[in-house]
Amino acid sequence: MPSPAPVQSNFIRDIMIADRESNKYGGVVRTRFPPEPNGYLHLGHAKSICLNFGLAAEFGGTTNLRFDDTNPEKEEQEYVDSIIDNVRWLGFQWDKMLFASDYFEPIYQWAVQLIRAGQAYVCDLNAEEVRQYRGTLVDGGKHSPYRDRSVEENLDLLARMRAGEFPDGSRTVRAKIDMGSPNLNLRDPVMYRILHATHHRTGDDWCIYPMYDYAHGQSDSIEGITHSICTLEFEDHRPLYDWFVDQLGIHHPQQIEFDRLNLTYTLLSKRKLLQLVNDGHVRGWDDPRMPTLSGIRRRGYTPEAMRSFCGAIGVGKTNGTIELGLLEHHVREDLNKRVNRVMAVLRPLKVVIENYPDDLVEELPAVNNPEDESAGSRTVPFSKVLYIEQDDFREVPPKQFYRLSPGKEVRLRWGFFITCTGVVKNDAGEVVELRATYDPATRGGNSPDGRKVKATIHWVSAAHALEAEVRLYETLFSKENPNQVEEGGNFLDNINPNSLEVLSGCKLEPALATAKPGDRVQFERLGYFCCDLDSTEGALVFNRTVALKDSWAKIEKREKGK
RNA sequence: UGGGACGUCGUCUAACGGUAAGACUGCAGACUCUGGAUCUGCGUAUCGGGGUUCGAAUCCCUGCGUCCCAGCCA
Repeated sequence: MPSPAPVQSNFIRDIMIADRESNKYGGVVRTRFPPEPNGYLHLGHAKSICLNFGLAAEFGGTTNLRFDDTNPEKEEQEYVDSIIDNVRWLGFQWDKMLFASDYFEPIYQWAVQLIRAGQAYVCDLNAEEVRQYRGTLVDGGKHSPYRDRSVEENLDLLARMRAGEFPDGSRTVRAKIDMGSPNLNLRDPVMYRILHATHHRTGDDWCIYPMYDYAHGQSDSIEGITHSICTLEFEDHRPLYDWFVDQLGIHHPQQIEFDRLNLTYTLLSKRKLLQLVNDGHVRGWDDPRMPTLSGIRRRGYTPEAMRSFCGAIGVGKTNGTIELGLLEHHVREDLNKRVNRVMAVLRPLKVVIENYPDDLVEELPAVNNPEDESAGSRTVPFSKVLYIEQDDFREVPPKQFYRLSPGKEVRLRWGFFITCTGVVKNDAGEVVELRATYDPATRGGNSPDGRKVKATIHWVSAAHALEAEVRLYETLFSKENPNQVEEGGNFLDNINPNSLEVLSGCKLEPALATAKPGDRVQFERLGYFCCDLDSTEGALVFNRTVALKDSWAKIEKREKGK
């Protein structure tokens, strides 16, 4: 099983090392990844997955995949399926796949035990009353009038709650802790609520469901988890986590909290991602603009890149925000060494080589991946009429532009040197075609007289070109922090209207004829692309995974800014 | 204004009382049949104020700032 590389020290790892040395859990490390199946996994979960699985693997331990499915109103089988698929894709293998709902019976029996011990009671207050009795951040709460019911009455009511005698919201089971605690979680927290809802796994077996706080620690305990890793917002819940397992006298895992991932230009909130999907701002959970694992996968990100990113960002307790550029760096780094190069023209400009024979076609050898000799080579057809990128020609070249312009010579990648001899314009004065001559002696890309050209540009033979649709993506949000909004606004106001640009009529070299959905490739000088699910044999569709670093674009931007 | 946590280059992370380090970004250069990749160089940080100590990012006090908590969500 892969571990996020490079292995970097972090405070949780330090705790595990100390625990191993003190023999705290008999030297064992057992973790769990506990998603709620109420949405798709995203980049933030990837961090948690790499942490939990990576650390356990490093210490020779195991990790369970446990679904935290205690709220039937929000959870669905579709989400369970996607989560299983995503964890596998990331490259991790769990020891056991489990569900909190597997433990509903023991969890119920523990409630009986707590009631018998006088540590829990059935409360008849409704939701609004519970809130009022709870008090505020500054003032303590007051006791529920039902707090001192007899054990017998509590037991009877609990059994009748389970039996379905009471309507939703009419009663709860609460732990009897401390209504005066400055930690609101300890002010007699609700353990069970009545919910006449069909659960995705237990169906209608239950109409009372345990709350997270009452279910999570005990589930960990049952599985013999040693290090229960969760995010910072649960810090205030740890005393409650500890309280339940201590009162019950069962195996006591330790809860450790770390900082959740934040990424610039990105939202990592299941609730908001769900809204983007439901309101149709994206094409679905797996839209390549989404930060979901399904989305980035479709976009062309690799599990290897994700793991190395998660290893690089580190783990701590500070609430920071990672720059998107770091993620992209890891994606490029991985794709650079493993993916084949190919030529594609996204915005075609026709070039006629006037001195090239009308019917001649030459097959020119091209290296597939200069970073990987074993990737071999292929040939690309060259003929009289070609397409080049519109961006690679300027009638009036700006400073430092050394691609094609009238009278200038450039190299066609793996092809010949050509010199632009003329420009054809339409009635609107736009350049629609170029005329050029080629130097037959430069076949393959080198001139025998040793003369140099400043630029090499990509091209596709018109007669042999494959047509394709190419989808270019920008960030889904135009603000670094999508949550930063004007008074009264919301994150939807920050949606980037240019996040998707669909280009049709793109020209690809024939080697791409056999491309299948999921295939990754570099379009030379443009970026890394991934064949999309929507692709069919005759109609190829590619997603831009990430652009190549573009120093010309940087220069151009700087010049314009002057 | 109660409680919990956190403050180290622009960003993220390390240094565990002993020369503040790395990655990303930025800038400059080398090289190049991708203005890609690669390589080299440069730059910027311990939240403020006190203290303890031969010596403090690290320990203590104090101030300031940021985040989380009043779901029958997780």
